[in-house]
Amino acid sequence: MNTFFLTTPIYYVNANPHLGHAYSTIVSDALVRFHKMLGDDTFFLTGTDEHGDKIAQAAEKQGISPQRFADEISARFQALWPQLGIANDSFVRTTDPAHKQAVQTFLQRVYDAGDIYFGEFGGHYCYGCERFYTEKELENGLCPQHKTRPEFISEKNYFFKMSKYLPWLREHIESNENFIRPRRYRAEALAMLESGVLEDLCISRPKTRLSWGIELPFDSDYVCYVWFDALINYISALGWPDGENYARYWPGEHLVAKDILKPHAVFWPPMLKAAGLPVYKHLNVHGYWLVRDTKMSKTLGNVVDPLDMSRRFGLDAFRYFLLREMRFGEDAGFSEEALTLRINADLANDLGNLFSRVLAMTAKYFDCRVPEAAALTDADEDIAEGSLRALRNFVQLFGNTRFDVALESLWENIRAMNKYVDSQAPWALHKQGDTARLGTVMHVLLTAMRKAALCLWPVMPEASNRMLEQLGCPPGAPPTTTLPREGEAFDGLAPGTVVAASSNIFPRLEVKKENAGNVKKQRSRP
RNA sequence: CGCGGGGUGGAGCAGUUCGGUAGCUCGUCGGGCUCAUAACCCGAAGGUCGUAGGUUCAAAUCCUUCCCCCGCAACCA
Repeated sequence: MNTFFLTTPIYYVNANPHLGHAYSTIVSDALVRFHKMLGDDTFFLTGTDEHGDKIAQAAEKQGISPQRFADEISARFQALWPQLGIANDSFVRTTDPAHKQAVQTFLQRVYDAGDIYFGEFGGHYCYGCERFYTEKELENGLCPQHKTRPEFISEKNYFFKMSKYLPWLREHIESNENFIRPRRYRAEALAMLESGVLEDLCISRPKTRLSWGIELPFDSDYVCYVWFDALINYISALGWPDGENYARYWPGEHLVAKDILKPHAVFWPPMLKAAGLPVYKHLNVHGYWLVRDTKMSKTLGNVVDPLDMSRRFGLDAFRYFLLREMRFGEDAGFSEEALTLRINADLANDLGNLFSRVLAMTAKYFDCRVPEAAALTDADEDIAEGSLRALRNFVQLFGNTRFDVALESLWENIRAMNKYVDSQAPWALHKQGDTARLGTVMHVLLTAMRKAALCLWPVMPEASNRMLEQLGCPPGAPPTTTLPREGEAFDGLAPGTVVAASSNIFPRLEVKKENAGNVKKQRSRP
């Protein structure tokens, strides 16, 4: 049995969850559910990142301890996920004792191997930005942000010999086409490596400057740099070094947004290598949802609340939209108009209406029982073959993170079924009393509908189960069948199975009257 | 010359890796059907594929120039 271990980023608890967090997590959830339907042994991890300057400061502002602050925000993430249909197997927090222990074990191991050294680091430190600048970054010796003169601070710190592993990493990325995907981020990572500006990684912060972190096991005056701490969650949550889950599931794959490409593509593999662990299988990188062509930001007040969308438009429809509308890796625009359009066109008109009309006819002509099929005509074969082709394409594409195309492939068959209903005109066959032919048409339709509903389980678990239920079938998960099995033959619905008399799974949404009015007004003008 | 991505009918996108009839969804216009969620089906209009050159029998696709937009380079999915 194949194993499939997938992680989301662990979210930084300096703000409440928004659409972006929801997207990463929903896509991950869908991918894990998809692998369940391949028959894989899966493990799905998400969590929160809770150390660092920003947290300590935010906590201080509110007059509470960093731990309490982190507890509160982390709890909000944990509360959100079930409401978005997320079925994670574990939730890791970087303040978990087990995680801290794992980080220290990891650090000690790398230290013992001789890949961590103590060195002096001098740089231009801007207090406004809370960071060091290199000579090149300064403008006339001033901080480009604050236009103030930074102070030259010299500080002793611990460094990870990352540069030692960069040639290996470059080789690894070059020879593994899908190690980082989609391709554009692979190119970006290679560009970072080729630019030659990457040096050893400073992995400590003196406690005099920052205390909210994990203490270095070999020097209690320092805490661990947040990224070195955070990345280790991916294995600490599996119980590394001795945990059963670690042995069972690692190496797995990660899914992140483009802003944290560098730590995952450049820092993490050398860290694993230095600790003597296998590197992850894939890094899957996605883009941003833009609102009116700009990035969501608190200051602009255009942050989209995923829970609000889910409540107003329906969880399944929302999940479908996120996977269908965005080409994985690229940026995409988010708007309620686009969401409404997708729901009405794809879910209500195409899929929902198909279920509605076919089930109504099965009820009317066959008393809600799946009829027998006689010999298939060319038109029937087209639907049957199209159904299997769509399913196989779906499996191929979805597993390769091409979610939009995978769904489009499914919809090709769904649209073909609507055309088929029209071309076969079951109502006419009924009038003619051609029961054998009528039964065949309905049988073909119901069988293809079941295949489509099964494919949709990873994306829309609830709706998929309802569709399957209406077709008199067991729900998609825990898998009663697998997608590879379903791709083998056009079957799965036994004649005589009782199906629902009607269906209204995706109701059409009212389009705002204002828009309709405007369109008319414009049209009436010469 | 910091790096990367993008500029395709009214809107949103695919197609560019390995050149060969410009495709999809939405919208618009006309028609059909009546099983269905005023849904579905058929047809039509609408694009010199950012710009200017080049290679080629043939370029959205390859090469070069320029213009515009976005992201990264700093712990915001």
